[in-house]
Amino acid sequence: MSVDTRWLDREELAAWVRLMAILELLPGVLDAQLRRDAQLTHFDYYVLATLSEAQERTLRMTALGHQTGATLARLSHVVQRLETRGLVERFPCPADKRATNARLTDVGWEKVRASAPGHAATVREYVIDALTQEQVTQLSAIGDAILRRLDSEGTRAALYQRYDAR
Amino acid sequence: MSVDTRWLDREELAAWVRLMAILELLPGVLDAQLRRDAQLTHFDYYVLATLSEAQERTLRMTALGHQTGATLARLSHVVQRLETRGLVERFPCPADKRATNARLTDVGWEKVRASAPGHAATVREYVIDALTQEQVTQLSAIGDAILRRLDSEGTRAALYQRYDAR
DNA sequence: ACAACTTAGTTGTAGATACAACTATTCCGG
DNA sequence: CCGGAATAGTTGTATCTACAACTAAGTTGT
Repeated sequence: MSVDTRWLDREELAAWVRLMAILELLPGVLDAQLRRDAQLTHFDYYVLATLSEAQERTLRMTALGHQTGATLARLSHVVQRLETRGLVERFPCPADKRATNARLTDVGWEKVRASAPGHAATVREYVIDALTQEQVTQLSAIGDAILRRLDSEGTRAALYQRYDAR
Repeated sequence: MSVDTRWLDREELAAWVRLMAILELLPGVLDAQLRRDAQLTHFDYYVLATLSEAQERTLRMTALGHQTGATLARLSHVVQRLETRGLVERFPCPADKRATNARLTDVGWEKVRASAPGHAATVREYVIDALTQEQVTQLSAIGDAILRRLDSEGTRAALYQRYDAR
């Protein structure tokens, strides 16, 4: 609680206001498209997509939580809803009786397959295609830098490297 | 609904995954700090801060909605809560009887004053200070490009220019 | 001058997330 | 090998947001 605050200068404020506006608007756009075309929230989709790329289309709840950036409580509610809809199934992990595995069902896999193109198109339309190739590279580096602060425990670091630009 | 989807290449995916992670994590961090230190959500704070910079600390609901990127319905609920807490007051616009003005009270102004330094410090800690000066400039340009797509009606364009980096 | 339309805002409700409290295992030091 | 701590996950509740329906006031064309 220092007396002299380092306020943002003009350049910094410009960047921050824009990032904040994106934070406010982009999730709504992604949600709206997926809700309309696939009856999924963006987070639902992300959970399903993450499972679809895992070994056996199965992950432990904790691992799924780390990869998607969600708390276990949130994930538990979401997976429960997805299970009710038959997109995912849960079963106790044999190796650790505390743990629960979540597996993508065939119906769930079909849902991901069907909704992926529309989602990719939306991401292109509103983000990637708005940028030059150089800006895409810059954004990647900027994202890395910010995430090192946000995700200081490095719980998700493995994920970024997996999608490393090289 | 074309048959051949243009998937994201390696570089694009790297940038997108990072942006998505920020979208997922940053709002929670901002909310948590303001909730803890000022009993405000980030959006509450943004509403109060926007009013604090307006003429007479007063704005019409519609104008406030545009500047903050919120729908009128959301804003109405939020302002109602802020009014209950005595931070904002509403009164009918004399010029247009359909309209409502929202004005920051003295208590609300004091709340903004008191919470601004902590918020600025958080923004610095997790975003601005993580970046080089060059990256701040790049982020500003990238944000501009994305917002031109997201905010195609340009309802908020005025705001960005106000915070233009020159 | 009046019917149809648009604009401004509120309110009710359902769905999603955060937070805290809780149960059930597993791990670990002495 | 046992008691305390840590880990894994679930569940209840309060809060916040989105969506749709609604009221009220202004605008416009004829």
